[in-house]
Amino acid sequence: MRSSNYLLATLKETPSDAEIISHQLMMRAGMVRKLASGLYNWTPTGLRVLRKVEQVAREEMERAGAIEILMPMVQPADLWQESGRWQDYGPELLRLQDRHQRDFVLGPTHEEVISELVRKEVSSYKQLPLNLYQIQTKFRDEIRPRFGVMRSREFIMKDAYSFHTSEQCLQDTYQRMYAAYQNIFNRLGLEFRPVIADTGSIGGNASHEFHVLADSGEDAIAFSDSSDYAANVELAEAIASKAEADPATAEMTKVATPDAKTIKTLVEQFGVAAEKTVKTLIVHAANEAGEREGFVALLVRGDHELNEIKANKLAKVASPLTFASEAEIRAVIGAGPGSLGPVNLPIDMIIDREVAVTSDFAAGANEDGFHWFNINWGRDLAMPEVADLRNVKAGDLSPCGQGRLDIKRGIEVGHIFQLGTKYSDMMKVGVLNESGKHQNLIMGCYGIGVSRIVAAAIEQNHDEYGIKWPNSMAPFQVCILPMNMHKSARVQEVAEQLYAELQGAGFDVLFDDRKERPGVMFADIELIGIPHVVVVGERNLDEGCVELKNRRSGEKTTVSIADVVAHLKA
RNA sequence: CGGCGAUUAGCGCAGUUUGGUAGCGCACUUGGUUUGGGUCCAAGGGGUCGCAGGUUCAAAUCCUGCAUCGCCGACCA
Repeated sequence: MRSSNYLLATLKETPSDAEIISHQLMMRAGMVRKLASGLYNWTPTGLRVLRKVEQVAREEMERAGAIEILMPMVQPADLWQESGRWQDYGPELLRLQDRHQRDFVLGPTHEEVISELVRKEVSSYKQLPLNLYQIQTKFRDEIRPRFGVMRSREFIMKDAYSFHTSEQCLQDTYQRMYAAYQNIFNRLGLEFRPVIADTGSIGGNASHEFHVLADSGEDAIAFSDSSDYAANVELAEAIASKAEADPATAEMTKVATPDAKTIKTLVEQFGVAAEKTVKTLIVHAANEAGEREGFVALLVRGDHELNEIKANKLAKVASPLTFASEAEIRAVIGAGPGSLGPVNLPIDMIIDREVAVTSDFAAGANEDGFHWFNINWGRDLAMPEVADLRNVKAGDLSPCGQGRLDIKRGIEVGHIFQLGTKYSDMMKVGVLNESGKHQNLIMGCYGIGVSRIVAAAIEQNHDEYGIKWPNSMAPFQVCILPMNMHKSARVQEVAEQLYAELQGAGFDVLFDDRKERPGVMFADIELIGIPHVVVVGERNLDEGCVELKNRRSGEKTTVSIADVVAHLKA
């Protein structure tokens, strides 16, 4: 490609709404342009990178035995009604009608469509297992799109769906996909970690997310410092720091705390250690039929945070988790938030595992302006129901039994999931098995955020001059940069010769034939992040040489014109 | 969905307090200059000041409504 025939679209200035580095650099390097909130045009340089990512994903999927298909982005609503997600999905699902007022959705994912396809086309166990994938545009009407293509509304995803008649067969495919994902992210040169993810209400045996490690990541990941254990903080199990509480050392006393409405002021005004405080959160409760009725108290240590996902799964907690209003709290307990505690609490409570092993702790007295100090379970009140309620913290014991947890930020770029029979039961996806009986299929699904990977890779690969693409993702592998070509026939001749030679050798080459000053060209090419630059100038031509510059290492080497291709191939 | 803020040339911004018919830098065009790291000089083109109403002799500027975009929050005891 000659830059005179190309749309470089680089910018000197950073658009004001680009917050994170990948968004800034994608704008400046001329890769994307925003059309509307969460919607982006991919300009030539960006599209080239996107295609490289797709190609790696495609190759590894094929190698792992998956078969490519393409499903429509617009999907009939009746499929979503059949799966129940027409009701369950919420406003993220964009719904629309055609000219006949028939309901459709813009697909945020494709379980329904693939189920419909497979139930029509597959009728015998002999056709299984089957693993079908596509690389396609998805639409999720995000509450708040941000960070450029990192969290956009329209995005490109590689999604695969596998179908099995036995759990063992699903396990095999799942493991193959796990390995394929590792290959894909390794080939793309990303620093990533597979982490244990939610198996949740859908059931199944396993789910893993693949995270690219980056400070700008939206997810927090907990790692053991001495094993392979890694889990999203949303679901990392929090275990108590000790087997049982230390013995009580002081009498429980009621203290007037007129201004202490928060753990922070309690700590500051009364010198109580935050680890010796307990906070009481009131949420709507569920009755035995699962209906919303009354309230339940959740207790976590003052310096800990409630994990809403964990709390939401408790039978006694109404789903979705909703906090009681101050008025509701006053009506039920007779004291305001800030003065709540377990002593004389008129409603059921569930306490975190760590709270259960805390002794001599302070908590509200359920009376405005008073706290009890030195509360001890067993002595002062009976031990209530105990559960894992909190987010893990750096330094906690790892739930795997080895080492302690460290917390890092991650960008979720892949997610693999054992779906089980959720969709095949709802949508009646089945075959006749070996004994001639109908059987619903066991499913797995496997997603990769293709467009998000582009942004994630930049988060990990950039410097003050711009992007430093890994070879596998670069929009061009090599750039020919002629110095003042319009003044030197010799420079032009060599540049043209190298351009033809490198293209012949199978390289993606950008030939920067603009009549620009050298500094402008260097700056643009470094911003775009092309891994190899061939500088053709009068300076080296007398010796029959050109300069090779490596974008990632910064290393410069002078090589003879004849050796350029061999050098770049090495 | 709640709070805050923004909207003036392709991009980044000033001008709004105190109303008087729009400016700067970058980018773009032309000519010259320069040429191995974002040259310099000169001359140009480009804006119904987000939209709709209102006040006024006069509105980018004041008032009302709307739209779009962005940031923060949606764990607080």
